[in-house]
Amino acid sequence: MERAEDPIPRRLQGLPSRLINQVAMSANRLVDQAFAGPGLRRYHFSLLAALEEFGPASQAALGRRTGIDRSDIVATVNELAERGLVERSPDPDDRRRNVITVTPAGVRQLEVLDRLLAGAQEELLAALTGAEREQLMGLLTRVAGRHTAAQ
Amino acid sequence: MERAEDPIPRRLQGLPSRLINQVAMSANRLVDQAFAGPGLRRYHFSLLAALEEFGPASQAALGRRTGIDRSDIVATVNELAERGLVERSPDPDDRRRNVITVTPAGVRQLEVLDRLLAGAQEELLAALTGAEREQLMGLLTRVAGRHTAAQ
DNA sequence: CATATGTCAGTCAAACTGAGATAC
DNA sequence: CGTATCTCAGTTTGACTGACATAT
Repeated sequence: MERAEDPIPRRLQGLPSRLINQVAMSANRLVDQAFAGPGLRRYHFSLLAALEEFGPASQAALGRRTGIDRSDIVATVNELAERGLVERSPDPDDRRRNVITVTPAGVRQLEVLDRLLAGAQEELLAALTGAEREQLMGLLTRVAGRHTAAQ
Repeated sequence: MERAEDPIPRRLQGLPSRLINQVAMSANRLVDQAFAGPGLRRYHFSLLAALEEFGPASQAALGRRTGIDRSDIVATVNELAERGLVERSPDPDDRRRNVITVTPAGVRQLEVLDRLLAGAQEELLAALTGAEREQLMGLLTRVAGRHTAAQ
């Protein structure tokens, strides 16, 4: 049994950008593991969430709402369509566009993902009280705001 | 000018794992931009930091100290050696090992990276006061602790 | 023998770029 | 015409896997 007791360089130890990356990696590991059961990824969840909330949409609109690049939307919609979770059909009003629609199976899958995701969030933040979680989210929101708003 | 006023799905909006990823992306963008001048990446900084602090080391030790995988250490050391920032020589005491040593040029480069990195951290956390930054780091440290300690 | 080390080849997800065809 | 949409092919980074030769 290898004790990984190796000391971390001071310069890396308290570095905010590094700490944030570590937490992001933990978060992604937990979420990815949770979604591995259904064999889906975060991109799939984002698209299903956008479709369920705002209804049928073009791929470009999905990209704007989820922050996923147009070119990645193509592959993600392909995968969802293969699994019967969404349907892709040409938009009669604008022949450049596809209309993507969630199927009933897609909605059911989304509900499963919801629960899996909630479990992952709970595990991620297990070390914090409710008040502390709010505090953390508030601080992160302000940090994120600076950089997504100002772009 | 496209106003990216598209609404974000509720399910994604307040999601802790997503918020953390957004901040991590901002952090990485800032750090990557800062390091782009010298043409280096975060892996290079991590290795230089470990070498400067703990002295010459084997590639395996560098991996343990920085959290970088052995196989990625190979390429990163190659790149640092090509730039004359480290030297790789066989370890006479253990012929499996290489001894990696920072050169004077490597130390000077590290000092430049230090300043660039500090600027990026400052930009990242610009929205927060000193006390709030401490609070944020404290909370993140506790969250990270749960998952890196327990594995 | 098992284990540690360095190396190589390759995978994976997310994010991103650039170009082209088509339609508005 | 310029712009929006969809698609394809490709890149980058960080993280990771599996295998192998060599040395301990």
